[in-house]
Amino acid sequence: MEYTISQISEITNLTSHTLRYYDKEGLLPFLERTSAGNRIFKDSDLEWLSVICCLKNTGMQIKDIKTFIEWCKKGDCTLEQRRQMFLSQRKIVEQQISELQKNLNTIDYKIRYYNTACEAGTEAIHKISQGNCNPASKVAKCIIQNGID
Amino acid sequence: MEYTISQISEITNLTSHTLRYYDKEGLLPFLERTSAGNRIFKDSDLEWLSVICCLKNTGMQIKDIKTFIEWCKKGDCTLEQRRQMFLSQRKIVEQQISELQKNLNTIDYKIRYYNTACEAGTEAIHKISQGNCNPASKVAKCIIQNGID
DNA sequence: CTAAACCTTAAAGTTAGCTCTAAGTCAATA
DNA sequence: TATTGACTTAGAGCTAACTTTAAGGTTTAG
Repeated sequence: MEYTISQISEITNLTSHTLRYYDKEGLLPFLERTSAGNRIFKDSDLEWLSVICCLKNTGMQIKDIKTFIEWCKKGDCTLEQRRQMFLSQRKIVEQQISELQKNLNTIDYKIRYYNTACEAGTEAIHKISQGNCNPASKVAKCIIQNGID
Repeated sequence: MEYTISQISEITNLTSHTLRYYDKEGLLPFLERTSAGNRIFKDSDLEWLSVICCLKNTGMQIKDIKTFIEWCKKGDCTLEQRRQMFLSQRKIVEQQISELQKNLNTIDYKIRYYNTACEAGTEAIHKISQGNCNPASKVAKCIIQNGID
């Protein structure tokens, strides 16, 4: 099965401009061309794109994705490097998920805060209930230092 | 408890430059100053920063964080808007986590692929075992369309 | 046969979020 | 008193990842 750049654009939700940009940056070196010079995408190129998008969407820079693609072109002598790259990217993604979970906790705290405040019609409800004791500042420092953000 | 900009920089891992930039962009309107014009950060400002970083690290743009800060300054008449903002941000973060989980699956597939290939010393092991049947291309299209990336 | 709808390239422009620079102020110490 | 070091500002510069522009080639429908 073969596809034009605009068909691939629809499938991937990347614009044709972006696909040409990725090609120019060396991310799609396996593309063939028609006699008129138009890019021909095949199913194998969709597979490449799914990996490229996975790496891009987990924060890898385009120049580093290019390095990976070049390892692929080099063949079996780079297998271990590529394996290590995915192991390292796995750790990065796990870290990203854990940070997002912490941010979710912060947001949930804020939702509870605003639920109470909206019900009472005023934020003062929180100041009243806590009185002089305000542990939130200590919590904030702890949160920042332990890297919620 | 009061802090200088460099102390806050150490606590938050944001540079002094970045903190001044956030102030300039209207994210820290509650900061006080010394008679010499130096910024004074208090525990309450650390709390503001922990919320600002939470929003920033879940993808909110600085101009939208500024809007939130302005709602806070306006007082109780914006409580419901702020509540809705956190409810909407919660959905965004849940979506981000679910996309990262899908990317993790893609990476895990690749790790298994390279484990096998490294063991065999060649990628050809996968072509041999699959023969003419190559369902990966159909999988790739499905993955891209359902938004792993 | 011509006009629309594709595709191509090179290169300039845009955006967000910093990051750095230059020039200067102020407080504390040798 | 002089110098060190932390702070200030305005504004220029940087980077990644697009995004748009300009100029042009090819294919297909009427």
